[in-house]
Amino acid sequence: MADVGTRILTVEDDERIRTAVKLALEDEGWTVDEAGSGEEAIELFRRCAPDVVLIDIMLPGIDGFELCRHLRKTSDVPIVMVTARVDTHDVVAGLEAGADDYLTKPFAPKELSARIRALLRRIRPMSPGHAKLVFGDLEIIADEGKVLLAGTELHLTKTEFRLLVELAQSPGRVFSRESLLDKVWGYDYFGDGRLVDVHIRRLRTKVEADAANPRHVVTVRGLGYRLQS
Amino acid sequence: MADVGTRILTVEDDERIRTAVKLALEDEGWTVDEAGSGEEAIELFRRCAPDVVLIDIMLPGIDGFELCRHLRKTSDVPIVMVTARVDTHDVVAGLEAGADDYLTKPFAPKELSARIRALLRRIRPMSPGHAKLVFGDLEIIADEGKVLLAGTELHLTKTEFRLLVELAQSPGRVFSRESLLDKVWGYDYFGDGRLVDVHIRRLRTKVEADAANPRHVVTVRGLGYRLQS
DNA sequence: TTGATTTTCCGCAATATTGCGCCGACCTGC
DNA sequence: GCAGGTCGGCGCAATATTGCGGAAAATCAA
Repeated sequence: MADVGTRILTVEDDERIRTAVKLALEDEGWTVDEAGSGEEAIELFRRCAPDVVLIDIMLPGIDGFELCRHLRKTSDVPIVMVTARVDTHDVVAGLEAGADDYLTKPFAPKELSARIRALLRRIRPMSPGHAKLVFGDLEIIADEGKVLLAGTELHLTKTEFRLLVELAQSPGRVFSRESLLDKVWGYDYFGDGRLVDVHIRRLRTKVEADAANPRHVVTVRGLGYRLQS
Repeated sequence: MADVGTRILTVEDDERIRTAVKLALEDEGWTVDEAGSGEEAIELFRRCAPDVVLIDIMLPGIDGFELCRHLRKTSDVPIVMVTARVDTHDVVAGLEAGADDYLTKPFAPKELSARIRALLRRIRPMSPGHAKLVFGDLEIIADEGKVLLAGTELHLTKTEFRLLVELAQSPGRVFSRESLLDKVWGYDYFGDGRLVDVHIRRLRTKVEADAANPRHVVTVRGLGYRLQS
């Protein structure tokens, strides 16, 4: 189970439904906390820091909309609203209050967990496509065009960056000069394979702590280059 | 007016529904592109880089599930599935295929747009509801279209504002001139990438305390521009 | 329509990056 | 050890990219 440790807080005053929901969610391997009122929910939210909150609209005391708005003031936690009311107006109001999803009872437990999974999938890697490639003390953040060596940012040129990213796409694999020319310079580029050497060298002076003894950008004599940790 | 420029691609073969959806979404101020089949959708997706994709499951050729999986291979774009089938199994299958939300027909247009807004709010920092974004001494108030530098309001032109907001959608990420032209000027705009430079420069004179040493709008030579604190 | 604002385009200058030749060092098989 | 091929370091000239000022064109409001 990938999301072991995922905590879900359910806020629902009908104990029968609450138990049914709890069982369904625990089937997914998630940990479930239960609150019977909005006040209790606020207290529990602070204490157990759940990854998802499930809110029923009909609650004693402060209602679901109010609770949702209250949580949104201090948190970006994914919120799913659950209710028996099917009026479109309520759905819109719930989403406007800050909920991420809205289900109407009766709902299938499978649908509930599928929707929660979809939310978690969207949240978990934080920013989408934040592919952070790590090779020992070398970090590559492709989206931001950044490369870090032991935490400090390096200044790479466009070609050096593309070369590094290309090598990093398949770590450990040996790339021939020709394939690197194709990938980095374009398949229609007409030039010498030795050009790759030059840029590998420049890349090494920046990426390697000791350029004379490369630990990341390694040459495989007769074949090409490869990137490793 | 924070999400000016938001593009939504709707994939639906029934022209009547497609038109109704288009009108409802345009009411929200969004730009709508239409595709009648999966193949057309893939082509249009590549060309116009929408912010949200709306997929009907019943399609001629490749079906909605397949289309969803295909898009997910290369993109994190928010996907909403729409269908007449109400079977829980289909909902789960759609969400498993990578969709973020799933609506069953008939649905209220208001609910559709509320759900899309919820999705946008989740993935884009600069959506209505997120009151403001702060980058050091630079504040962007999305809802009101205001930008403050060290507390004083700036007067940005429409293009400058859109450019700044686009950069702010993914703080830290490098945007190429081409992608900025697509997003700010429209994917069908025919013009030079140098145009972006000019507006970046004008933006800097306003947004930066010292335009010669930009701290927020940073150029990444060879790649594009990025926004940071 | 006029006038002001905004957007687009063009060319120049400063700077960073790239491509390439040359040479010496190194590796490998004999 | 030696010969042939491969690789790395250095520096220069060509090229590409970016910033900038200003002029033309388009847009908008009165």
